Amino acid sequence: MTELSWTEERVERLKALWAEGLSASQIAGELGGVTRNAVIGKVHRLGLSGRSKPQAQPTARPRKTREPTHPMRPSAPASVGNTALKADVEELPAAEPEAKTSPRPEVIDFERATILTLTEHTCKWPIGDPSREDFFFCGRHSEAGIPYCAHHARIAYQPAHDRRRDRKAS
DNA sequence: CCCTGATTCGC
DNA sequence: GCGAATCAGG
Repeated sequence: MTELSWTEERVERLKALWAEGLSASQIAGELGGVTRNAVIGKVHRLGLSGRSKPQAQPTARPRKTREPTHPMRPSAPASVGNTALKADVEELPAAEPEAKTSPRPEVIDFERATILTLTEHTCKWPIGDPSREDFFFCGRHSEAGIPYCAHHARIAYQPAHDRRRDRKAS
């Protein structure tokens, strides 16, 4: 689809994803063609804002008056040349916002990043089988220039210690 | 710095 | 109605 607007389907998806507890930016990434601001704006217009908060602040700030009117940004194409990427996030097995609190200190929580949500600062450690629908990336924050989060960087860049086997004087 | 949602208001 | 810019907070 080339035309991007809030069609019935997209709105339904928005509702579902929002109800799932995904953040606005994640929803925007999954829907494509919209920013998180657009998602938030739509969420508010639909009246389903504040899923955990009952009410917002009644205090409206004065804000600054806007006048510059920039020539507008080119807006990202959002069209990645990926082939198969059609996960219906609505039925993903994990990612439960409030299911149960299992005391698992060993298990690290992932952010379940997709291709669309990966940035320079997201951990690109693959989780699961890339050919499966439930595949995702770790997605937690990573240092600039490092493709993995602190946890996975340690695994990926294990020190080449104990290489005394065949060390040669270079 | 990264991120989150909330709000305003020009379009 | 839409969403960028902005605000306020974590």
